Amino acid sequence: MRQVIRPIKGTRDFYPEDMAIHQWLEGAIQQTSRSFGYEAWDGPFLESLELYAAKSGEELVMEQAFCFKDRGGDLITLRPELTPTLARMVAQKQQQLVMPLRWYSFGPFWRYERPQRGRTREFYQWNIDMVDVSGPAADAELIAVCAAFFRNVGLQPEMVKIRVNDRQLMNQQLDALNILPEKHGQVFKLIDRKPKMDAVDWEKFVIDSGFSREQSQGLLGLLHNTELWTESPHLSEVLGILNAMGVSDYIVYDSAVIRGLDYYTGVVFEAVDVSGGRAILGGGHYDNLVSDVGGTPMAGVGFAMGDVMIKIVLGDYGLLPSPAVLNNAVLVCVFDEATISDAFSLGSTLRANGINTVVYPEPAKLVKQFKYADRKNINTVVLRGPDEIANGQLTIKNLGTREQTAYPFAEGISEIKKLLA
RNA sequence: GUGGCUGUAGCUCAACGGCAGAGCGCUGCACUGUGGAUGCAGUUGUUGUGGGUUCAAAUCCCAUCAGCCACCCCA
Repeated sequence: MRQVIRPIKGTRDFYPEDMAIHQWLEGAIQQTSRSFGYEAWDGPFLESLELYAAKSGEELVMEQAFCFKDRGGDLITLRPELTPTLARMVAQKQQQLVMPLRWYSFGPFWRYERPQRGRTREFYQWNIDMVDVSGPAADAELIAVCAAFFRNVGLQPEMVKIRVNDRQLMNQQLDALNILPEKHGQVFKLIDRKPKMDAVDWEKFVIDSGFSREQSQGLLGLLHNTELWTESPHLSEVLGILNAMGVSDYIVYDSAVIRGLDYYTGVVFEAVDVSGGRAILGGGHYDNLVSDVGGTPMAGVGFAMGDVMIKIVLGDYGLLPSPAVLNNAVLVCVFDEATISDAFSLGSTLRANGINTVVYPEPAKLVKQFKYADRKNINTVVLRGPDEIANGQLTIKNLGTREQTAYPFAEGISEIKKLLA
């Protein structure tokens, strides 16, 4: 094997067929976001380390951020997440922005993690937030956006579920178990870990962490209670609105959903692949978006979805579009040196008529040019060789049906337009 | 950061101390103005990299790099 300089670990090359899929995904994200009135925005890919030190967890900043000194000696970070940037940009214009904000973004992020399936060091993420709202309808809308996206890309409710919970509800329930508020964070971590342990080990783990057997049993009871949501008026209303929006097929109440992030304070949710996969996206309600970067506290709700896992899930369900990169184009064949300028002239004419046109770049055997069209998923071939030039004609061949017809030049142009319409 | 599995032709893999192979693909021809099918012919290698053991290493050992899997973490 030849020696080729390796790409950076954890990065991906986007060849045209990968890019076609990537752009298709981005299109679905844009369409879904806009259909709910969300506006596109973005921030810089480079931010100061300080911005993340203000809020994000220790591990994220200290171990997972790509961090380096610029030439002036300042600590710079390739953004590992978008929320601090959102907070910064909202705080900067807090008085001028029209609230509530509905903003979405799709762009690259970097985390220095060990790559594995569904996780790379450079990835794209869809972030979408509604800011300066705190009612159940806002929580419901963001969850409905997830469901609408799944519907748009063909993921059915049997394939993916959105698991929903409310941290406030859980806090109340933990209070009722006489678990002190300062211990709640620790309990949430225990709950997060439960799916990865068997029941006996988990109970031992809970007790070893300083909780009583009664509290451990109480926690188990909570985690198995699928009707716990009825105790929360807020969550009941969220689920009611989701029902009214016609997306409850996708929704499951699950008291084990907590989300690792400290800044979620209310409703939390995550979408999972039913056939045993990882989380596809996660989000929730937060109460103080901007106070850490110097603004006045502002509530909101949002979620983030990485491109890597969703592409895997879509691929597993056969829902990715076929990689027909140029399939909406025609190919103009080139016969010989004498007529090559006729071919390129025809190309210009076709483009002037709004037709994506590929002109073969040199004279070659037609066999070769037809094979090229096949492999490029081009279904229509236009021939203007010596015979057609002499007769003022165009020959159009449909590669799918093998049918071929010669038309007078102008009529041929409009025929091609019709074919691609 | 910790542990495990795997690196052989463009791709998928075989060979598991003794001549590095198959299928698919690709190129050409049958077919010099007509593609996918078919037939025939041809093509492909520092066995990831570096070292060690051995008469002999793709094969065994060590290191390293990369990919995958689990842990960790999931903003």
